[in-house]
Amino acid sequence: MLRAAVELADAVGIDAVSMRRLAQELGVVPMALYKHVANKDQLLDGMVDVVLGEIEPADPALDWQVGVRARVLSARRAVLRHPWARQAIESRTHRTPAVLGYMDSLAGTFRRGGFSADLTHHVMHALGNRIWGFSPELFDEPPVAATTPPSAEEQQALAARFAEEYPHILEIAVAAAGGDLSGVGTGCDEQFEFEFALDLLLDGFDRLRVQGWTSARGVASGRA
Amino acid sequence: MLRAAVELADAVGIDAVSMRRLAQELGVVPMALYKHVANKDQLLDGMVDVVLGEIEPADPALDWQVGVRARVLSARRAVLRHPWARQAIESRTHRTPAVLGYMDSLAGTFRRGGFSADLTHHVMHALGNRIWGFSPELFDEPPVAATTPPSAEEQQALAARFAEEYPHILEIAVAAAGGDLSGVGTGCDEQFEFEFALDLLLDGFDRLRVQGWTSARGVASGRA
DNA sequence: GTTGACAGGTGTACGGCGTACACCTAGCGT
DNA sequence: ACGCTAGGTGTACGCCGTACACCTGTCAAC
Repeated sequence: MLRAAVELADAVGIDAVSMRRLAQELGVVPMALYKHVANKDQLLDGMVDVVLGEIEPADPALDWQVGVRARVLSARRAVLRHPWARQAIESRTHRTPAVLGYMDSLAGTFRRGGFSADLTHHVMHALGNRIWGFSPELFDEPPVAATTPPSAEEQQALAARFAEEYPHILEIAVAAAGGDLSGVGTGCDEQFEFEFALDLLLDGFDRLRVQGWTSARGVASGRA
Repeated sequence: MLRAAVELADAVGIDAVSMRRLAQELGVVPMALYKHVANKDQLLDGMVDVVLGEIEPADPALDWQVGVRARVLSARRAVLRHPWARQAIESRTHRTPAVLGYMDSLAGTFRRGGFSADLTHHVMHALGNRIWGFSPELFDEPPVAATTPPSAEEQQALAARFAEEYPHILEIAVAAAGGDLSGVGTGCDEQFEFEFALDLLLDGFDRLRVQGWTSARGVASGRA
């Protein structure tokens, strides 16, 4: 069913993907879809996960910089294969397992490359903007120790599972909270992250300017 | 009316802004709105322009880096003031005068700072992602010499008007086409732009890594 | 002072949307 | 033989954007 939805979106665009239209495509009555997804939002989440699943896995043998580059470009390729994906990803606020998994593995690449958890945190933010646009809250803390209602034991189990599944994200979150575990879940300082990435770019711009950088335009078809 | 729409969106979110709801808010029948905008898309365009209008004007006395930084942060503030604005901006593909004006003035700041038209082009792309997310086509060439139908004279007049209004954008477009004016309108090499910005970031990351960068977290409340 | 254009508000209607709710049916473990 | 359950059905409600025909007040030109 998700496959059908993705194909339909590829064919007619995301706006034309309605529960009714998708049902028709599947030769089924609209309400039948609700036996598989709770609502349309969940359908979109699923579709996004399909696209994210197309991102090639990390190659741990690669140097961190090459590895990250390859990973991000692979993500870009996946998104470009489905023109509707960018908009869909940006409209989602949920952190599905696919999103968390991708983030965690990317964070792992940085860590193995010698980045501190702290620095990893910030560069992930800076990169986040590049990978899926302007989604500050994307990195906000998942409910590892935030919500109160569920029983303390369930809570523990959930946290443990999270720690096992996404060790790097947890590590980063802890680092971001300054080692103060109780503060985990308060979210990031978005303004800091924004300026961090902005200044990184501006400094890069300046370096290119002083060295008289110019694109290879004109000779051959450009770009190496 | 645009003011009312913006206020409504601020109050109840962009999804709840419907022609009907907005009309009700204005004490008017839904169809009355269509005397002022052609359709809902145009309403959203107008709302985005209102937000863009809140961006503070450039201060030409500032150093380019300080100036760009101030401008981008001002844009961010405007967008943050209207939580719906990010999504709305990203969903628009039109280049309204407000967007073009902002881009042109930003490009001018780079040019005055000693950037070549070529480099300005690329850094604008790199920054574009930061300002309003992942909108590759935002910088695609406006129809300065692209569409065929309108009479050659009208065409000329339009191009002249564009050149006067947005000189820097034009300059950049020409530079991007490699001085070959006939090629203007073919759009940018998005893959190149993407990798350009990505590598700029990765290089910046590496520099921070080797110098053992760490956020000021822990002392005081962080961030200067 | 009449007239006619025009800006802008009105009312009705259509087709599409997401989805709540009640119902049906086939297959299967007991 | 029986009840559970996964999954498909049909109807209905209240939203949405907007096409189309109509009305009303204002004001310039005659």
